[in-house]
Parts: sequence; C-alpha cells; structure tokens
Amino acid sequence: MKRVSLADLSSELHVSKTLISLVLNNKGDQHGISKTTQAKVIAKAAEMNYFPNQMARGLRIGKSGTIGLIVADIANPFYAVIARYIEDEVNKLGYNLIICSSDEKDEKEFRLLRMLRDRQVDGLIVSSTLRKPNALLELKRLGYPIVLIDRDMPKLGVPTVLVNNHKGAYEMTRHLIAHGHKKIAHVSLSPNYLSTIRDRVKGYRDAMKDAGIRISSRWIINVPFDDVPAAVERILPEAIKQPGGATAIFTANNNLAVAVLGTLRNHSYRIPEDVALCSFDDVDLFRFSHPPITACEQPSRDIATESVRLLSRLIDQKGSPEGIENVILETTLNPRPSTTNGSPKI
Amino acid sequence: MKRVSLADLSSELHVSKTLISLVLNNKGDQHGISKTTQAKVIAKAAEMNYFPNQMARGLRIGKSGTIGLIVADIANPFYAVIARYIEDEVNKLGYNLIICSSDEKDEKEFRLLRMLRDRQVDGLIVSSTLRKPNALLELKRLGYPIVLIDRDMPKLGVPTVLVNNHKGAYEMTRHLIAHGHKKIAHVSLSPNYLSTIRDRVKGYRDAMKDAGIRISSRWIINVPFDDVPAAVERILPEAIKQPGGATAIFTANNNLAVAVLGTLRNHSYRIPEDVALCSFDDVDLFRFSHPPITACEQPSRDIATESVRLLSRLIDQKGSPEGIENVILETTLNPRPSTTNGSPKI
DNA sequence: TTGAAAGCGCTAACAT
DNA sequence: ATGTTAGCGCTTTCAA
Repeated sequence: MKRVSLADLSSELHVSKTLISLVLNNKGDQHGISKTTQAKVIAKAAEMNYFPNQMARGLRIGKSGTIGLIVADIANPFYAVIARYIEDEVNKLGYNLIICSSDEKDEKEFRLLRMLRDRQVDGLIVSSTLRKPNALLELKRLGYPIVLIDRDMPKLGVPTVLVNNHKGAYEMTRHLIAHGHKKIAHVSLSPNYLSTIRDRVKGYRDAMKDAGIRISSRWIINVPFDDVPAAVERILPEAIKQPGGATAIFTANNNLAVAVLGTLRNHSYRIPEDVALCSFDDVDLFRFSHPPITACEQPSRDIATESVRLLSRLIDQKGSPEGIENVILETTLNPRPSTTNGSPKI
Repeated sequence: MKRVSLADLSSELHVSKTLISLVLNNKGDQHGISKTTQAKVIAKAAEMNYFPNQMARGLRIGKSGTIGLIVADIANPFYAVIARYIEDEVNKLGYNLIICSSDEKDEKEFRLLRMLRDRQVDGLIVSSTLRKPNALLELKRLGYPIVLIDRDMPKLGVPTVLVNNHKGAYEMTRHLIAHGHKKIAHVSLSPNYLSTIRDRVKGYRDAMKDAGIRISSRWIINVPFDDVPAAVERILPEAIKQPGGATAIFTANNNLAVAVLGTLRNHSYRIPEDVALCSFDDVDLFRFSHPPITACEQPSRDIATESVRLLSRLIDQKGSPEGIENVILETTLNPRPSTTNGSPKI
C-alpha cells in the first residue's frame, strides 16, 4: 500500500534522487545526463510504477496546480455549461479545477474561499454572491489571482468577464413592446444586490421609460431565491389578472422562467394568447418548450475562454498586474413563438 | 506576498511550532496547554492572518482531503445534478471535490485517473467510460478507494451504486405496449459497451419478447455519441416511415430525446398523434416540453448519498474492505401526454 | 555527468 | 505544560 517514492527508485537504481527528478522532468538533456542513464531511469520508473506526489511537488515549488471555481449552483445548466468549458480551458494549461457551489449564501462562499485559499489554489474564478468585497479583497492582497465572471463587484479591482445585462434586458423589453405589449411584468430575484439582476431590472425600466410607459407596481415581481417556485405561484397570478394586469412576462433568469411556466400551466394560461413569456438565459428547455420560449442567450463559451485567458495572464504576471482588463460580452436575442405569435389582448 | 507560516507565528510568539499546531488543531486541551496560552496563540494567528498550508499538511499526514469525481460530461444535467449532491455530501465529511468530464473517451479518462492519482485524492467516484477495468484496477491495487456509479464494471470488484436499468426500460416498454403500441423503436448509443445502455436495450428487447412482438431491425437505432443530433436526423425518419415504421420511440437517455425531439419537429411529426415518445432520464425539459414527455426518472439524490456513504466506509476501512456492497436503486416511471394521449395509428 | 544537502510547512514521537 | 527533532517526497542550489 506504501506508494513508491523517489527515494525508493534511487536506492533501486543506485543513482541520486536529483538525477531521477531531472530525468523525469525532461531536464535530463539540458543537464547533460547520458542517454543510456536516462533510458534506464525511465524504464525503472515505469516498472516500479512510480509517479510523483503532487502534494510534495506543490509544497516544494509553491504551486498547487489547481484553479478554484465558485458559482451559485453547479446544477444550474447556465453554470454547468460554463464550468465545463472552463474545465477544458484550464486543463489545456495543465491545471485542475475545483468546482464549488455557493448556494447564494455569503456564509457558504466565505467557507469556500477559505478552503480554496488553504488549498493554495493558483487562481480563482468566481461568480460571487457576496454583497461586500472584503473576503475577496483579502485573498487578492494575499496574492491570489482572481477573475470575476457573470457578476460584477466594482470595488474589488480585478479583471472581470461580464455580460451586457442592461442591453440584453433593454432589447428584450423593446422586443415585447414592438410586439404590441405595454403592460409588461418583470420577474426578478430579491434581495437584488447581484449586479446581474440589478442591471436587468434597470434595462427593463429604461426600455419602459424610453417608450413612455409607466410601470405599475403590480408588474414588478421579486422572488426570494430560496423559495422560487412557491413564491412565483403565490405572487404571479395577481400580476397578470385583468384588468391592468400584465400581458407579457419577462423573467430575469432560467430558473424563474421554469417556475413561471409551471404556474402559468397550473392556472391554464395560454402562451402567448393569454400572456407572452420571455427570459434571460437560454437553455435547451426553451427551444423545446410549448410554445418555444423567446430568450436572451448568454455567450457561455466566451465567458469561459475569456475568464481563463485573463486568469492565466494574471498568474503569469505574478501579482504585478499592469492594467486590469474588463471584458464585456454581448447577448443574443432568440425570438420564438412565446412572444412572436399573435398580438396581446387589450 | 510571502504567506505566513507556523515558523513565523512561532518566532513572534516565542513558543514552539508544536504548541501552535496543537492549539490550532483543537488538541490544546487534551495536551494540557493552558487556556491563556491557547487564547494568545489563537489571537496572534488571527492577527497575523495565519492559515495552514494544506499541501504541507497533506504531505505530512498522507491525505489530500480531496475526492475525485469522473463523469462523462458535467454539462449534462443528469450528471450536473448528481455532482451537486455529491459535492454537498463530501463537504459534510470535510472533503473537497474535483469534478472531471471524460467525454466518453478512454484516453481522456486515463489522463484524468493519472492526474487524480498524482494528486493523491483520498477517494474516487466514477461513472466510467472504460471498456476494460485495467486502469481502475491499477488504482484499486495502489490502495485508492473507488466507488462506481451509474455504469457497472463487473470485473473491478469495488462497491457500486447502480440503477435498475433493465427494469426501468422493461417497464417503459410495457407502458408503451399497454397504450396499444407494437411497433416500438429504441434509440440508443453506439458503440454500446456501457452497462447502462446495454441493460436498457435488453430491458426493451425482453419486454418486446415477453409481449410476443418481433422487433424489426428498422426500429433499432444506434447513434454514435460524438454525433448525436446529426445521426438522429439522418437515421430516425426511416425508422418511423410507414408502413412498418414505428409508432413509438423510446430513447435511452436525455440527450437522445432532445435530438429526437428536434428531428420530429423538423419533419413536422406530431407527438403523440404521429408517434409517441418517451425517454430514460428525466429532466425539467421533459415536463415543460410540448407535449410533456413520459420519462423514466433516476434517483439522482440517492445515487449521490449512497455513493458517498460507500466511499466513506471504504476510506475508513483503509484498504481492508470486508464485503463489497452493491446498491441497486429503482427508477420511477413518470407518464405524461407524449405517450398517454390518444392511441397509436395502425 | 552525477550527487549531497537543504528546505518547502506541517505533524507526531519523544523528550523534558 | 512546552520544546526538540525527525521526516513526509519533492526540487534546487552548489559542489565534485
């Protein structure tokens, strides 16, 4: 059960650990070690089933070879897809990924950050749920390379890869208006200190204002994120009840859309005849739903590649970041029958 | 940028590293260290922002505190949900999770196994894509605790958490037969050395045989997993073209169902009027699809909790496993309109 | 061409 | 009640 170490190999081969280490790390040539010795070492290592202990190596060279990724919930397809791309990208660079779900809870994110720090991760990609940057600032000061994705945190001063949420939501709202809707409800999360959510709300409000439409308080629906389906079921019907009720619903993310879909179905509302529906985020579900649902697609792949690119630069620069790069990516509006079929009722 | 170590703390406090280590690991009392000293140590550690280096600790105690999870693709909701539950469970036990996607490629899984081994993970949960157990056997011999989930590998001899795929598929096929279908197509993956896929095919075949129905070769559709949507689009139409074509389609997993759904839509087939549809796996998509799709639900949460339970036992037993436990979980058939509305055409 | 020795930061016998 | 020491397995000067 004892695993074989450099020392074991060394005593078998009657050469020093140094030499073996050199050979196995492909530095044999540049140190002028004879080909025959190299061959012998390599053969014996394979024969004895030797492999280097990465903890020992990491301790010595001061790098763990791992990157930490924190998202709200890896079971959410939006994050799962991004995580998958990030995994591929960091693997290419020789890193491994530790994926963690914060559950939108500050306490849990604190714990995860501590854990990742203790593990000496070489870098961090995080979609942070924190209201205050303190915990992240701390890590940044300690020299941990950090890249923020999805959610902004302006006072942190690290590279970010964000999506133009305001524009995406603005366009989505314009889309509804262009299809004849005036009474448009927005379903969002509370508390809403997340930059994404705030920007989407703002995009919606601005589009309404620019169109000269006054928003009824009935149309603004805030759902606590730990109770989405039940809360939607409780609040939504009132918002779309006529008269004065909304003829279209715009949800701030895929989770909310699923909940709304469920509630609309429970109450036998027809889409889009009774009420139109569209959402931020795009997932398979929306393409195959009945009817297919208009959605604002986020560039998951680009979020992943860009964040890894920025992180990698940060790591190379070794704590002397020159010019923090902030990437803003655009969304794509995918119109589907849930908003494009027929016109709203008056 | 230099992080503070026990030695730093030690020289500041003028006490030994041992003492500090003891205190910080809550062994102060059992070693009779005075409360006041303990308080001093704890205060200073906090003040100096000390935290233990897990690589050094891991090297010393011979444990990394991490568990490796290998699945085919973390972006697949089936695996994403399981991964999430596993993450929660191992966290409870103080471990962290490294999640990896094998992409159904032997080569990639080899690489991942090597990497996880070098990282000295304390345990491995894997849904293996390998045809031969060798690489896993190797790790098992080296003393790595391994639990297999989802996919079996009989010759490996490790604890497993599997789903009763045969029964699930058998019941699903019976369900179709009970609704008047005789010409039932099965869409599956090729090559089909995965135990899950084989068992599902067998369940389908057995149900057909027991019902006295001969299966036309047209109804057996095997799709290469690296080209699912295109292959389905190419092969499926022929299988359901009348006469003799299938009146119902049973897909072996959620990916295949999505592809089939796309193709049926492209060709303007109505579900279930023209052809009924059902699938193994159950995902949100199926509940909200048009029409809602009958599916065989796998107990994701139980797969996660059971696998972690078995792994934890294995770790405690320290390589002297007494009696390998194999858990078989049952599926749930969720009937929905895609198979229950109307009767098949002749 | 090769080797000896130090040390990364921690824990655990074994003192005292 | 506290300290000394050795060593986990590796890389890296420095020396020969």
